[in-house]
Amino acid sequence: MSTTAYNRPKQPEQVRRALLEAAVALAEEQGLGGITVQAVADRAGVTKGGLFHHFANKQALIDAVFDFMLEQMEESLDRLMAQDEGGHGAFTRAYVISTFECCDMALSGQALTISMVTDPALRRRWRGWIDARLARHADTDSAPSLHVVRLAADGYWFARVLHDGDPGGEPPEALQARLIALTRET
Amino acid sequence: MSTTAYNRPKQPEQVRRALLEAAVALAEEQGLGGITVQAVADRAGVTKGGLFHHFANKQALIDAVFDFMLEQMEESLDRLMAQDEGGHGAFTRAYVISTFECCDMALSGQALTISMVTDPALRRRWRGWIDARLARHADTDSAPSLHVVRLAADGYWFARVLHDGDPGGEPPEALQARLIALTRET
DNA sequence: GTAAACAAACCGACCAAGCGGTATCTTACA
DNA sequence: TGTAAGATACCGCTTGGTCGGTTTGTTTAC
Repeated sequence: MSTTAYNRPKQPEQVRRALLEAAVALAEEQGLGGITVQAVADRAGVTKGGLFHHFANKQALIDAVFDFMLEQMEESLDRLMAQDEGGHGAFTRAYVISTFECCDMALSGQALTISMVTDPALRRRWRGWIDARLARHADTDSAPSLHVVRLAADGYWFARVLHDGDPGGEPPEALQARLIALTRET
Repeated sequence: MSTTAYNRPKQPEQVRRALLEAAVALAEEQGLGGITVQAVADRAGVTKGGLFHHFANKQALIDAVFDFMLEQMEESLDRLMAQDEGGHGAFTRAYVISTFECCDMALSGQALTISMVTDPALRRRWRGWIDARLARHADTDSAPSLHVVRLAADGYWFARVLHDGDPGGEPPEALQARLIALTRET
């Protein structure tokens, strides 16, 4: 009779995804503290019991969100590198563009990324991922000058998160072009 | 008889400072989650009631810690700028050195800084502070190329926090020298 | 000069709320 | 008819915060 989740068509994959997206949205709106099991469940239109059916505990939820993010970033980098001319700085250019793109995406999970700093486990996973990625491109992107460019991209991303999407300085396109140009210098 | 805070000489300023330092220390050791009212009070040798006598609520405590940090950073920048040769990029050089120094300081409150991202109010205050500071040095440090250098410094700082004090790439001294050199290019 | 009066510093016990998590029961679907 | 999806009710714990009382320090009145 009542339209509870009992008689709603059961689509677990869909609910699972709704939970992940709810977690990301909450993190972006209210920061890390906004991610409570209850709030995530509410937003996804499920009860707490329902959430715990999909995820063993809160940490498992967060880990899943993190996986979700890494996957997206991985795809983004691969796609951008395929479009690049290759050679010296190929990965760094993809990294820069990805960083700038990432800021506009709804599902980037910026606040979530910040949570890495809080959680040592996530920190280690991130480090493992980025190190592996860098090692793959050591032949083209190990130059210190390229490292500086990637650091600047990180700084820009951080500034944008910090300033609610409005970093100071020159317009994003100009800055991005500037960084890309730097990857082509000796 | 017992050395409670009752018979201890009353030095509210000192106790207040002890509370601030306790909060910073806890944040560095255990991350943001480590800052509980009880823990801060314990570490400062005061009870929870005593803490709430000095600060209206937890947020007031955190705000005060933030002020404390900004003051230190302000002093650091002033000191470094006094040592600089002046002219183009003077502020940016001080900013870079301060960023690198900051990482080694015990009272830098890295985890606290991260909490800015979580708290929108702190975020705005930070932005106000940095904007004012930049405006003061607009004549020497408004060049886009200097902006890139400052972003790289931010990126380095963030990487260091993320990787538990061990960022990848070349040694810190070399990177710092590289960034300083960039402030002197056309 | 001293004693009363007042305010500031601080304690310690307590509370309500919210947290993550569990156990048990219903419903839907294959 | 069994199993996965989900609801509901509950538990133990921690948290931020309150409140009345106690001690110390300072001011005021005589």
